[in-house]
Amino acid sequence: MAVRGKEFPNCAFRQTLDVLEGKWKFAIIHSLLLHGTMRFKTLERDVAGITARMLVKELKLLEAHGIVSRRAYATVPPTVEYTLTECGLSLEPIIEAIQAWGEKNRAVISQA
Amino acid sequence: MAVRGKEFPNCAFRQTLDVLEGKWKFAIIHSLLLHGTMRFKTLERDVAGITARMLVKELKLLEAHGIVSRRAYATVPPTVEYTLTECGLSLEPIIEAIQAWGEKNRAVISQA
DNA sequence: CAGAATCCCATGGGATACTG
DNA sequence: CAGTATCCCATGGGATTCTG
Repeated sequence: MAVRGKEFPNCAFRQTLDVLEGKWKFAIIHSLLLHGTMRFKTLERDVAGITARMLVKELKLLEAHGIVSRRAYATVPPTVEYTLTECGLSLEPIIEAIQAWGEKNRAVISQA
Repeated sequence: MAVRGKEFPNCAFRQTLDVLEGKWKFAIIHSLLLHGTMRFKTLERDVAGITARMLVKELKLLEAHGIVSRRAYATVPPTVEYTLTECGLSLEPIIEAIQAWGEKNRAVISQA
């Protein structure tokens, strides 16, 4: 939906949703906010339910948007670490708000 | 992904994401927060790009989750109004946070 | 371990036409 | 106006296998 940016040039809200779009990005960012720098496998384990394939894809998108940064080490076996950029860290208020709402409304949403 | 609630019973964060999941829910709630009670057609016009079909579907889900309430009047042509419930209104901090982030990072995300 | 490569299915979601 | 009903396609996303 990169097109949308052209259709509605100044809608910062919708553009943000495009960056965070999809099933996993909030969860990935949430995990990185909690744990700081993380290896690929650690992330995969922490983001419950995600597959390696999707994690790769989502991380690439987040990296392209400047939300996370990737650093690879030439070890055997390979080590790759992911970290939130400054821009990514600035998403914390959003994640916090979601977390807070979830805790207050646990009863409400659990029945759904 | 209603199943996830069973797999990870106490993950309020992920449950919240399930409620807000999909391409349109944030935008719909955003619009309702700005304008208060809205008619179907008004919502359709305000949520840029959405089709009536999707708007119906998303509103039903939001209603099922207790986020919005629907009131129909027996007029000709019919009038149907949608309003955020108290629970829905309590999502405002999340929407605000997204909006705020979007405005601060307009430059960053516009290039993507 | 960190992916890339395939395969494949479900469904999200658009377009269009119709109705009370 | 506020939907419902079809049709149909794109792609999101899971499972599995392979490699440096």
